[in-house]
Amino acid sequence: MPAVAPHDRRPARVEDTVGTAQLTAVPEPKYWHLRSVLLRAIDSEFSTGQVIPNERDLAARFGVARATLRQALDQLELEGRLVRRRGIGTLVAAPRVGVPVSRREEGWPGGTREQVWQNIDCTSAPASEQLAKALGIQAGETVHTVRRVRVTQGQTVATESLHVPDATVAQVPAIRLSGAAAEGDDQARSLMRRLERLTVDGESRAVELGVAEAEEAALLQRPPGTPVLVVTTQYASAGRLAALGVSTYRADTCRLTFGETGLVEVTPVAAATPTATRTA
Amino acid sequence: MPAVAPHDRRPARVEDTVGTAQLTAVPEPKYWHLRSVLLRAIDSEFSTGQVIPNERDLAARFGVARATLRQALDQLELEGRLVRRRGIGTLVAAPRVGVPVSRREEGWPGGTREQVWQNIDCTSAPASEQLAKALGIQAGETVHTVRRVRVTQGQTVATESLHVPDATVAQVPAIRLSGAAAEGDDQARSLMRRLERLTVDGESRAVELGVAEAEEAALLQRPPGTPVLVVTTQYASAGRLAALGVSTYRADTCRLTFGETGLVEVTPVAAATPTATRTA
DNA sequence: CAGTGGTCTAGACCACCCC
DNA sequence: GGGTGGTCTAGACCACTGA
Repeated sequence: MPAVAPHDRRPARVEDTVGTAQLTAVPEPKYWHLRSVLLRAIDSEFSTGQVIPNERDLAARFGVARATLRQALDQLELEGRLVRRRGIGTLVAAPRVGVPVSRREEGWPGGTREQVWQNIDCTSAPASEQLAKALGIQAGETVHTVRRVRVTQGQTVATESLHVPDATVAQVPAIRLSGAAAEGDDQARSLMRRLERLTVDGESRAVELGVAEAEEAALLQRPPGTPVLVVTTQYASAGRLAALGVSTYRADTCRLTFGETGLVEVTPVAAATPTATRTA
Repeated sequence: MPAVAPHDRRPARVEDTVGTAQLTAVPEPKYWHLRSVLLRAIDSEFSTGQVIPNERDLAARFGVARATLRQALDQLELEGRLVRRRGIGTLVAAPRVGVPVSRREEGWPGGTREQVWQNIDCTSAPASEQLAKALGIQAGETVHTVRRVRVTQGQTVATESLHVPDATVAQVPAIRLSGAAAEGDDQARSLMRRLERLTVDGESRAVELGVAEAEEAALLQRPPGTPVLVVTTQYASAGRLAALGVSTYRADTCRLTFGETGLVEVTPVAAATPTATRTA
C-alpha cells in the first residue's frame, strides 16, 4: 500500500490522480479514499479470515491519524467486509450468509424441521400499550412471548421475540410435556406445539435497519450498537392477527432471502456493496 | 438535560445510578450512555423536524468532548432517529416510511400504475463477468440496464438498476414511441413496455445492508457511505431468470414491507430499534 | 507481558447555509 | 458575517487477548 507525506492536510482531489485539472472536482474525504484503497487491497491481496495490519501501522503507512483510519475501517465493517476483534486484530470477513426467511424456517406451523431456532425462554404478561396496539388487542390482555435465537453454522445470527396473544391459543388445549417442569424452554416448546395446531393463512413482513441494545447484543455475541436487520412479521389466522414476531438479524453477517427459493443462486451485483455469496 | 462534571474520566458504571454496589457492573461507554439520554430526550421533549441544540453546546452540557458526543449522534442517526444537515443543525427525524416492495410496485409487469419509479436512463452493454454470472448467461452477451429512482412523497427513497439480458426481450418486437428519439428516458420506457409483455411466474429477493457509493449517494441526496438496504430481485419467466433488479433504499428513512399487505398496520415493537410507523 | 482494538480528549480547519 | 455539521490531528488510557 502506498505511503503519503505526513501532515498533508490538503483535501484529496481527483486532480491528484488525473493530470489535467478539471476544476469541477469534489474534495473527497480522506477516510473515504482510504476505504476504497483498503477495499481494493482486501479484495486482491487478502483472503477470508486473514488478519490485516494493525490500525497504528496502517495509519502510519497512509500518513493519517489513527482516528481517520478507523473511520475507513468503520465503513468497511458496516459493509460486512471486515471484522474487528479486540485484542486480536482486524480480519477479512467471510461473505455474508444467505438466511432464508419464511414461515417454514420459523418452525411454525409446518413442523419443527431441523431446529433452526432454539428456544431461550417463554414469559406471559399483560400487554403494554405499545405491544397491544401492534397486536390489535386491548392493553392489559395476556400475551405470551417466546424468546429464541437462530443458529446457523454454529453461529448465532438472530434473536426473536414471538408475541402470541392468549386469545390466539385459548381454544387450543395445553400440552403436557414429559415432566411437569415449567422451565423456560419447556414452556416455550409447549406454546409452539399449540401454535402448530393453528392454520396460518398468511403473513406480512417489514424489514428495517436497527441497532442491537445491550441484551440483544449479548445474545448475538456483539457489542451494543451493532447494526441489525429488524424483521417484523405478522401472522394471520382466520383473518385476524394471530401473532407477531420481531427478529433481529446481524447485519454484518446476514443476507436475508425471501420468496420461492430462487432459480439461481442470488449473487449480488456491484451496486452499493458488492459481495460474494453463500447460502445457509 | 443533566450536566456532568467535566474532565470526569471515570467510566460510567451502573452503580452510579443504583446506590448499592453490585460489582458485576460493566463499564458502559460514555457515548452509549449519552445515546440513551438523548434518545429519551428526543422522545419526550422534542417533536419531528425540530432542531436539537448544536454539537458544541451539547458536548459542553454533558461535559464530554465533541467527538464523543458525535459518536452518540452517529448511533441515533443510524437508527433513523436524527437527521444532520450541514450548515443547519441536527433535526429529529420523521418516523420511517413504509415502502411496499413487490412486483406490483415495480411497475412490471402489472402495468405502470401511479409511477412510483422514474426512469433515468437506459444503457446496453456486454455483460461483465460478474453480471453474467448473476444473470446466468455468458459474459459478453448484451444486457440492457434501466436505471431509475423511486420517489415517495416528493423524496427519493431508492435507486435501482434493472438488468435485462437481450435474450429476454429478443422475441418481443421493439416498440416505437412518439418521436424517433433514442433519448435515455425513452429507451427505458420502450424496454419496460416490452417487458410488460412477458409472463413473470415468480421472483425471489434478498435484502442486506450496504453503503451508497458516490453516484448512488448523489441520487439519494445523501453523502457517500450512507447506509442503504440493498434489495436484489430475481424475476423468473418460463423457468428461466428473465431479469435482475438491484435496488438500494435509504436505510434511514425506509421500512421495507413485503407480503400480502397486512391486516393491521405494521407497528414495530420495542425491540432493537423502536419506531412509530407510517405507510407510503 | 506486549500487542490489539475501543474509548476519549482538546484542540483545529473546512464546507455549507442563511442572514 | 456567524453558526452549523464534517473532517482531521496527536496524543492518552482502557479492556481484552494470547504467549
